[in-house]
Amino acid sequence: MKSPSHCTGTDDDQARQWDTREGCEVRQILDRVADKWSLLVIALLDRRTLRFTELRREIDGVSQRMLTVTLRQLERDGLVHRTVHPVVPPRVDYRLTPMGATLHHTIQALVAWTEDHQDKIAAARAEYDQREGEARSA
Amino acid sequence: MKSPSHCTGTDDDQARQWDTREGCEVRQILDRVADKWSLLVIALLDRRTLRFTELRREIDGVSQRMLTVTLRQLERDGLVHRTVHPVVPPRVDYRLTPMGATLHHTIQALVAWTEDHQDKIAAARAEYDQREGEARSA
DNA sequence: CGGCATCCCTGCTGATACTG
DNA sequence: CAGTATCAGCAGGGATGCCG
Repeated sequence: MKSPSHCTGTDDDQARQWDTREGCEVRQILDRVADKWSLLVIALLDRRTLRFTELRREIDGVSQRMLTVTLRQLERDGLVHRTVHPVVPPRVDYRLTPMGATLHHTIQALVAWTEDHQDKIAAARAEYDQREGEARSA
Repeated sequence: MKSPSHCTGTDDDQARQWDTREGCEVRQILDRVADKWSLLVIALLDRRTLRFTELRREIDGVSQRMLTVTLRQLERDGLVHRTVHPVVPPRVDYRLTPMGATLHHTIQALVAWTEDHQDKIAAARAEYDQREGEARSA
């Protein structure tokens, strides 16, 4: 691996400039966004502030452990803001930071692309699977 | 889970419209893109057609197994085209399909976002880690 | 309510060896 | 060269139980 912490390569290969697996910010952010739950959390929080339990209920399928872990990661990256209200019973609110909001906005482009192409992808898969099926039986 | 195969929710929650974990195209494509090697392969192939070994050498760190798996997935999704030349020794060329090229283009926005914000994220992390460190020692 | 600690299990990944 | 097949190791994630 070339650049441990930053991606600005002294490397002549431009593609390697922004991704050579580890130590690259792109990789880390991408992993965060593509995380099973992060994207959904971001999408939910973009709409409005939510409490822990509300998120848990909305997402439906997430374990409390993973929701906590996900929120901590997002908080650490400065994408989500966590507010603890010193009341009893405890109340913790989560909201997107401005940076988190811009990330969500950026992600929408990818979501839009997926929606535009999901039919073509499904078709490509079907075709591929059929080709492979024939190849095996032949 | 609500919509097994498609994401057009009858659900009133709009966020759930495009992601409720499984069965959603967005999730699958996102997983593909965020895959450890897929993004790099796409980036490399966007520049020019490459052979298997060339990709292997360029990526540096990928096992031949994972490169194969990655390429098969991308091929199945119709993002990469595979050309087998019936010669000896074998020669297999990989190139981006038009759809793959548009995906790469879309991804660039996310990469750009990451580059724009990586300093802020690093700062957020440092601040968070320090806060936590103090909290534990206090 | 919100969260952390523990245990455990699945599956992804890498290493290795073999084939057309 | 370009794979496929097999095996083993480890991390991710769920389930459970306990605290503030």
